Amino acid sequence: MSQPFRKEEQRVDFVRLEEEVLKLWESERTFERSIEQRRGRKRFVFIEGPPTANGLPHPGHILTRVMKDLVLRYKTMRGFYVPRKAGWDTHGLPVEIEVEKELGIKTKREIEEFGIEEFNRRCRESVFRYEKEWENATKRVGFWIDMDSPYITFKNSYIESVWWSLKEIWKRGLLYKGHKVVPFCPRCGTALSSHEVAQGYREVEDPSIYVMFRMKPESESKSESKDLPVFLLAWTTTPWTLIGNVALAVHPQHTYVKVRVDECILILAEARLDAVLHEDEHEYEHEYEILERFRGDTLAGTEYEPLFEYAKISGGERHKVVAADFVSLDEGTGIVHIAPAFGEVDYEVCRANNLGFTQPVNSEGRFTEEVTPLAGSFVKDADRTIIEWLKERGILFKEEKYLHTYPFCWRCGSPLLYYARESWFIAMKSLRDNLIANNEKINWYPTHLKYGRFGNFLENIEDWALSRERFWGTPLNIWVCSSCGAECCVGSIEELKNRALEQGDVHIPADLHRPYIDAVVLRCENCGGEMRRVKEVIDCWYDSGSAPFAQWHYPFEEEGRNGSFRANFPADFITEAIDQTRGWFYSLLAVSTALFDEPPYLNVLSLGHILDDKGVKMSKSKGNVVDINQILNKEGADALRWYLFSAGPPYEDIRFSEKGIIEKRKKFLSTLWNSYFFFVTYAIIDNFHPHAIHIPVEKRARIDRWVISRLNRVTKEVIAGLESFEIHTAARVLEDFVVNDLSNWYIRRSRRRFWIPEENFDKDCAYLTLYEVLTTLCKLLAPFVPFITEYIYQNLVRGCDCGCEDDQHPEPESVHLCDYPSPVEAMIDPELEESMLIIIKLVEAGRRARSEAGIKIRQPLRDVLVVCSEPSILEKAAHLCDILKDELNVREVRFGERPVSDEGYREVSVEGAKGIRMDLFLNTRLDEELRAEGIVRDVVRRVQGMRKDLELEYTSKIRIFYGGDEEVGNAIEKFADYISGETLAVDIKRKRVEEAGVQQMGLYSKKWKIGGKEVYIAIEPLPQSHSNRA
RNA sequence: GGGCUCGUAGCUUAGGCUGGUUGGAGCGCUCGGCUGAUAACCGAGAGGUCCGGAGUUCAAAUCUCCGCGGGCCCA
Repeated sequence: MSQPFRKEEQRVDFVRLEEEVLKLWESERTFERSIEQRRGRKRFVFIEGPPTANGLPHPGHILTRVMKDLVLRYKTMRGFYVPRKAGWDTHGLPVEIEVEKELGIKTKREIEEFGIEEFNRRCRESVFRYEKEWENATKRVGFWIDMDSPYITFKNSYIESVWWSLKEIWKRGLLYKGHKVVPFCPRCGTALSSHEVAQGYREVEDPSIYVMFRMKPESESKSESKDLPVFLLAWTTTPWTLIGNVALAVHPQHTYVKVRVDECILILAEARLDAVLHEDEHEYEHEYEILERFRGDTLAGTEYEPLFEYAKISGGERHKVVAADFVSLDEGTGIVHIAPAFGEVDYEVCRANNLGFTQPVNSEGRFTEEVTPLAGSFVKDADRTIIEWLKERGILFKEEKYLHTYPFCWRCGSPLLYYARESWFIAMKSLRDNLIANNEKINWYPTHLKYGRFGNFLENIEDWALSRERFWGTPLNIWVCSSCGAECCVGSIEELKNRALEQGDVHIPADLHRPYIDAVVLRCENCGGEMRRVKEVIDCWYDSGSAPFAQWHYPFEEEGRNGSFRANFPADFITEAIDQTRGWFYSLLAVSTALFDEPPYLNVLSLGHILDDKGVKMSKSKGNVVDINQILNKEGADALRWYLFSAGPPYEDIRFSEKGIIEKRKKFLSTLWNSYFFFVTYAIIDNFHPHAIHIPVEKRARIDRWVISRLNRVTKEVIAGLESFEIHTAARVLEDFVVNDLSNWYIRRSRRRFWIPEENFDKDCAYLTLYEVLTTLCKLLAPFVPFITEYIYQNLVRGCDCGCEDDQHPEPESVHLCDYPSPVEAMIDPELEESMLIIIKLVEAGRRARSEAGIKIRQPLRDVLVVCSEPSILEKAAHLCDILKDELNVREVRFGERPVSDEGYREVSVEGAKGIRMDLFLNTRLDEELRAEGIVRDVVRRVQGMRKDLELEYTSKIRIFYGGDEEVGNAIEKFADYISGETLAVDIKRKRVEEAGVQQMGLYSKKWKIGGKEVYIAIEPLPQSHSNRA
């Protein structure tokens, strides 16, 4: 049988290794095959949360990519059919802003002047600008995903599916037109996204005024107040919004009072009395008398005189008091001025109470014509005038300054206005119970999100403001008749064709985006008039939320190559970072609930963020974003991956440190490599062939059974960890096994078993065991560190198969085509593991005793005594007493005996299994024989060191010459056979080798001090023989 | 400003749900040893107000509340 294994270098370049593996996967189409070979098996459905490739991938993206990869590889190995379609999110304001920057323009007006056609062309081009970088990074970290046929949100087919879904929602009456109060920059003429708003909060001083709203006489008459006028005292920091006042709000449960102050009667919350009337600044101190006390809701319905009559209020009641829970008693008067055009809550309150709407301000932040005296002036500039007016009319109760944070435009610095715009909504509020019920069916990791952040969000869900007055996005598929005002929602390209008016050269465009789609005019089925599309595009979160069906072009294509929407719904698993809770995690659930009333995913893993080494968020502006490519090229993908998996729970933030990655490479990957290197090195020397011998595990040495027991336990724990997404736990269990159990104990303890030159049963057991452990370990680790495991597998398993005629063991060609190991319960031996644990503890104790006594391990000792109050512990230790004997280098181990006299014994105690104390007595007395043996072991050590200095092969033979001290010389003579065996010396000769003499011989020589005596040793390498060891 | 979450040695962290001996470990540091044991290994040691405060309890790193700091989301 030919030698199956390829020789390895002790030093390994992980980066080169990984590049080799990448090529192998490419040429063997390993990824595709890993999916195909599971075709017909149970599906594990995954949806890729689509990134946008208009910027370089960030470390956070890398984290999500390797987490996704780990889970998907694992599930594939567990036998699931796991197709993975990549996706690209291509629409939205962020894309537009990038292009705006490029063009050096800032406003919508400028975009329109520039031309929507060209603008959108540039947007389309920009979203794949970094596609190559994304692809490279994705491949380089080993994320296996189908990037050849990704779903792309700007494709017509995708848009068509989105249109279909919106029409479904429209047909159910859930898509409606309303107003949305948006943060709006009056200078730039554009609404800002919440992200943009968040960038621009600043502390400013605004006027704070208390305004008296006169109650209507008929409402007044209810009270017994003499003839004094009654006022509702309201508070605001934006005087200009008073022009648009429609209502006043009070808290239904809190107590309000009617008080007499000077010559009038005021109504306000009792809790605010002192703050409002007894302000320290004496200027405003008022005497008051409480006339009446009542709950806020008794005020509801009260009418008051409007402050101003300029703005026309339409569609509902006006100038009434309403009750609302949001009214706070922390500031103001407990009576809140409501202007539906200028505040989100204001708008909501009006809607809920059937109050009217008025918009006295145009889109440039200037009052409209109807506000005659102020027409054309900028709202903020009108504050002063309005305050003066109120003062003149005697209804300004008091005026102060108010310091608070207020948002400003991040581009031009103007204060933002909250401003009601027409907008299209999906009535999510009406689906609230369905959302909650569907959330019930989802497993969240970490669990607290389910009823915490996400659950709370659903409880308070608002309607989804779907439309955007922008350019680059899925066009909102609603057409409105210019004659009769009828609306229709177009659900497919087919429908568009059928209803389109033939209008000269305007056909159905090849591109469904603006501006082409804007030119498509439809015939009104109602009146025969012309219907034109509304101008808006839709929120890009709706795009990505449609991924479950739109990626399959559902319902237009039922059966795709990788199956249909039906077969891929709901998804078994998605994962993204925590910031997606209200983003994609929600938009998926919202769309899916509206359309199918089903949860779109059953398991969701929310990942933490990557912070810099100081715990601060990485951002371009702070310049603390680490360069992942540099790390990949220095440390490799496996090191990065292992670091990310093992550093902490996946759902917690991680402080990213390159040091941490280097540490993982050294500690874990190198140890794994060295274990493998050890095996290959000796397997080649011994011409070991794994399939040539079969020895059942129960016939092997105890330590073999022990490591196999550990391996099976580890397998069990790793699977449990991965199934519950406790990825770090799984990784740490594996790391502990590799470093401690395998390398530091099993291999170290078994070393000598591999060095035996001749055929030997125990050696075969050792080889078989180590081979099985390494190959199983490769499979266990494959989803975590796919490169090194593949590399090792190729040599250990595949190399072996190819060298074998009449192959009885057809193994998959890649570790990633293997099944994930299953634990074999029968191989787990708790008693044996406990015994070994006791031994390890005793070894530690023995070493401590030696260290304290100043006797090195190399010096053999007569005996050691182990004492324990618990006989079963001693019994268990006795099973493995050979190991203890060997580790402590003692002739004899005795259990249960205390030394007769403690003379010469050193006592150490240690906690064994279950915290039971064990005492160990080490016999420190030396006799001549022990001394001689100690000397000889020292000699062997020096010779081995000299072999290493000469970089001799493990198998090359040498001759030894020695001279110097007599006692040492005698010991060498006495144990010559032992020395030969250890050092592969064919000849050991005493010579008068003084330093000079040796140098004359031209040999490598050194002067040593052994046992305090001077010794000269020289070695002469002999030519390598052809046989291995014989 | 609100919600959620995290905060343990110089660094990375286990433990926390279910309160109970002297709060474990790795890296780093100091001392000693070892060297065919692998960019290793072994032994000993220093280093902790378990973020701060209050409460519950016989007993708190652990449970509760209030702060402080980081992160995310919302305003």
